Amino acid sequence: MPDIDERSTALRPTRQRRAITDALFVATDFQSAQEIHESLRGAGEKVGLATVYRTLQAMAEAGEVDVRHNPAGETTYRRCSDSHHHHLVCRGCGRTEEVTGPAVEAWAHAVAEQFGFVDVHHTVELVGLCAACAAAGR
Amino acid sequence: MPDIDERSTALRPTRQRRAITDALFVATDFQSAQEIHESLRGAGEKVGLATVYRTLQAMAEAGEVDVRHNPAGETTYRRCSDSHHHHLVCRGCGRTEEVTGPAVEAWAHAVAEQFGFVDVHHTVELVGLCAACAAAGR
DNA sequence: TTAATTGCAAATCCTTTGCAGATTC
DNA sequence: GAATCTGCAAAGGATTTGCAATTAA
Repeated sequence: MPDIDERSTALRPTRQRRAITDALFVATDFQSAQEIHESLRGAGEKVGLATVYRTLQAMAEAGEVDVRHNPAGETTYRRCSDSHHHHLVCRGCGRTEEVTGPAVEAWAHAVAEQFGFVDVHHTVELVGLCAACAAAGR
Repeated sequence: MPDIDERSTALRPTRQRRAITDALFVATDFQSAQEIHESLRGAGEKVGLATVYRTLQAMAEAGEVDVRHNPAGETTYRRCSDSHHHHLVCRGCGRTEEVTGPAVEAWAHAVAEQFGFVDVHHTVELVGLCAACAAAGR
């Protein structure tokens, strides 16, 4: 009863998927399916919105992209790995600072190892009040 | 030109708001507006779903509750502060481990200070493959 | 009495699905 | 030719909004 090779979803390299992959590669930050779709349209690539959703989902499942949810509740994607940063967002004015967290990266690794997890990615979000807003009594 | 006291949104202590606050207090983890609504119904409290949404939003804006998005994309809420934990989620089977991160807490504080932010809350999420799934070739 | 709050239902918005036709293997 | 993949439009779900009635201050 061959069951071993079950998981090899083998995504076919279609024009649309190539386009989406490229869009993800060019982008620096997380993007929603809708944003990617618009971006492709703008670039002249004709790809259906549903296809974008389906492809991103498949890629996420295959571990090819990282997923997160933006404050607006949209699901957003970003190509995996490479040194990334986190965000420090002001709850008052929405101002965003990019921060890196060597300490966090290390911690994430340690925790993953401790629990026997592999291929661990992480998302960190800091939300607070910036000095200006705090001064304004926000 | 009095403008100073502008931000005091002064939420009125209505029956509904009290009920929602209580529900949040009892809960240990993040809950969606819908879950809270159901929970209230079950407890005999009659509160409109829209009110739950509006109240939670207001509380979030006032910094009285923390907000996050669950994997399903729903917005979830939890009362602020008190020692909390983070999650290590398996991308293969969905298994979830609770982890604490003194290191992360410290880092968050440091970063906040460095950027002049105050009252900073944070969310951390680790996603990877658990040992079992990794062994299964997921 | 005045301004805030609520409920309900309608309206939005993001995302998923059904299905016939196009595409890759 | 068989299994995938696409696009379109319809369907789903969560969240928001309009508005008249209700309630707190």
